[in-house]
Amino acid sequence: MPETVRSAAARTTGTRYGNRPTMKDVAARAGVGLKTVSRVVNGEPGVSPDTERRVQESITALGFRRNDSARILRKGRTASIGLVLEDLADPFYAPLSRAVEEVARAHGALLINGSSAEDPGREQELVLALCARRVDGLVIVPASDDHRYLEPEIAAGVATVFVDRPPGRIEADQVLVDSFAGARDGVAHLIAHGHRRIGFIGDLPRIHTAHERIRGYEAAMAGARLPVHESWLAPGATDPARVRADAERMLDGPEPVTAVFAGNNRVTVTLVRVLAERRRPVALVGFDDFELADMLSPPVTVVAQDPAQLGRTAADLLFRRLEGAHDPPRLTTHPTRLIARGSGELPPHS
Amino acid sequence: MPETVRSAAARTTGTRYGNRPTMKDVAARAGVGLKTVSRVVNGEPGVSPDTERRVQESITALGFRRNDSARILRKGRTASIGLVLEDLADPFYAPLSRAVEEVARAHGALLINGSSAEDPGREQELVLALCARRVDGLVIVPASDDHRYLEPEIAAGVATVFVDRPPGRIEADQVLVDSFAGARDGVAHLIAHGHRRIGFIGDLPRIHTAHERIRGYEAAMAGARLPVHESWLAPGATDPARVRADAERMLDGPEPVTAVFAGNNRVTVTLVRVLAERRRPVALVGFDDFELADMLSPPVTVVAQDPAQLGRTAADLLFRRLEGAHDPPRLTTHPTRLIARGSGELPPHS
DNA sequence: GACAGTCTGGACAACGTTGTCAAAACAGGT
DNA sequence: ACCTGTTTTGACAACGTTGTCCAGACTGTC
Repeated sequence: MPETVRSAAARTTGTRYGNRPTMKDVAARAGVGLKTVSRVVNGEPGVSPDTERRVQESITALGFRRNDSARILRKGRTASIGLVLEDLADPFYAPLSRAVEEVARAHGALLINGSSAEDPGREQELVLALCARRVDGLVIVPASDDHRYLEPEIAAGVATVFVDRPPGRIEADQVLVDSFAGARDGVAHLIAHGHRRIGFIGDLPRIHTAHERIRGYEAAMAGARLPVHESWLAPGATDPARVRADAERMLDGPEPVTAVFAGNNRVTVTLVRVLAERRRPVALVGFDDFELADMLSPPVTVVAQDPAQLGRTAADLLFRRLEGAHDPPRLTTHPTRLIARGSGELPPHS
Repeated sequence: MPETVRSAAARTTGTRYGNRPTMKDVAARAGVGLKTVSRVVNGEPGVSPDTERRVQESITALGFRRNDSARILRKGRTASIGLVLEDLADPFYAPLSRAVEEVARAHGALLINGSSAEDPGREQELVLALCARRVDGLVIVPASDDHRYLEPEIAAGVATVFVDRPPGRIEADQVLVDSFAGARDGVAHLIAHGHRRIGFIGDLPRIHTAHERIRGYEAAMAGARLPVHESWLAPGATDPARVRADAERMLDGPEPVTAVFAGNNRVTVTLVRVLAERRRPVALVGFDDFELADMLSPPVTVVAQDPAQLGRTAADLLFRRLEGAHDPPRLTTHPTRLIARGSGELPPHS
């Protein structure tokens, strides 16, 4: 029996797949040819009902499960796509990821994903690992600003869509949010409510969205002919300690701000805590909506975007490419929506 | 998926994967043997510096990337693990997922994940798809209560760890939270603050954690010799509309409750909204901590668990199994922690 | 210069599946 | 019985990699 030979070999050499029955084993037991088993497993036509029954019986008896590694190797397509983003657990990216998963599922594909932790090296490592797995396509929220390393992959036919941030130094599909307009409108909203000294706390400008939001802030200030004191602009790390320090510096400095614009949901959440401790009310508008924003006191005014929508758009585009859409790379921009809830309408405390 | 998916480039040249160079191509260009390329790619010893350089040059010139499908087929190990849970975007599961990813990464493995949407059929479909891919191991938050379909897979050597809920009808490793004690203590906390009529809103008891939490609620009530009116117990769907209706029924019924215990974070969030609309304050304790719970008014008292810790424990155990730990299936139970913040310490209103 | 011992390098056979193609089995019509 | 056309079936060669194993090409030693 080949069965015993294989198990012995497996045990000594260090088990490949435990030792699983293959189509050959199924075929032997059913007394048919290998290809016939393949036909049954894949529901291909041209198998008599009687043979099919014998094969099925053999399959369940042996607990056979097709080895997709071999199938993938042979067929050249994996029916899986990769998703690389900053942090799977971030409340902004989690729905995006889920949306991509849903679309993939609708196309019969599995999703492999990884978090880059905003580290360009890790992004590249992940992306290339996915390419080595021969994923059919990639959805990337880039951490790097140079994606030339992807050129051979794209040339080889890996469909690639960038979301939330544009690719660096290559042409590719991108699905973005109008961060510039969103930030500009959010800051203009504060100005419209009487604020003249407004702070901005957000990510480093090397991140595209952060850069755009800073530009939006500056455009709104400039549009109202308001000066920007250097201490009001705090682009940097967005860990709570740093955000807190930045906020306190601009609130207690020589030119104290009466309002703050937060560059992303992490910053907003930290600022909610910091501002709640202050005696005087400070106005706040945050980029990104977040759960329970409306239940805080005051409820938080936000520039909202729809991460699930972003993910859906990107994944839809990806699968259109996989189905052979050949038009040049496309840029899709989603608008933001200002949701006034209270914190952004507080008057300046003078 | 049909043939059309393959890119036009692939179709015209007749090769798969776009048309990518293989080790053979690299070898030909470098004027060496196939196996020598393999050695260079895998950093195996026994290649002279000069040959290595020639091969490297050839690799970058052709944009070669090893095809892991073939490698996997040959080696029998995929260096990837599967994670199946209810909803990747749920704030409870997102950190769990991220923690599993981190552990996988530390072991050089990729993570493939899918959401079961609490549908047993979908869970099985996903899990078996992962098995067909020959993932080395599985972390499962089960939706189904019968996992006998996994028996052949486990027998074949797929390491499997269940998290948050136990497996059904099979023996396997499990990492759980002490839901019973958590709920019992949470309800006891309300009783200690003077409440006698307390409602429970949570998931259907077919979900193990929900069942345990209901038991905990009943144990606390029984322990204080308090009767439970039938309208106070609302296990069912936990969509906002349903939760709202249940809450209003128990708040406005003949035996109105003065406090509510929420069975999970989704319910808690909905209840925060419902209770905020009431004239009289209603006490609230929720299972699961959530962001900004401390910033609401009143701040929300919760029975906290640590989803990231759960994920880490499960993934660590999985990799210990993959490294050959052969002891019998193990049950790990994590404790919960009551965090009193205000909403659970409100006195009864009459 | 012959000899053992080490380093390199390459031919070849797997791994488990699917595509191709031709043989075998069967049906229906004479 | 024969031929013709259709359906079922199985042998065999890929797919791109890695493990095994052997052949040359070098060392250093006598």
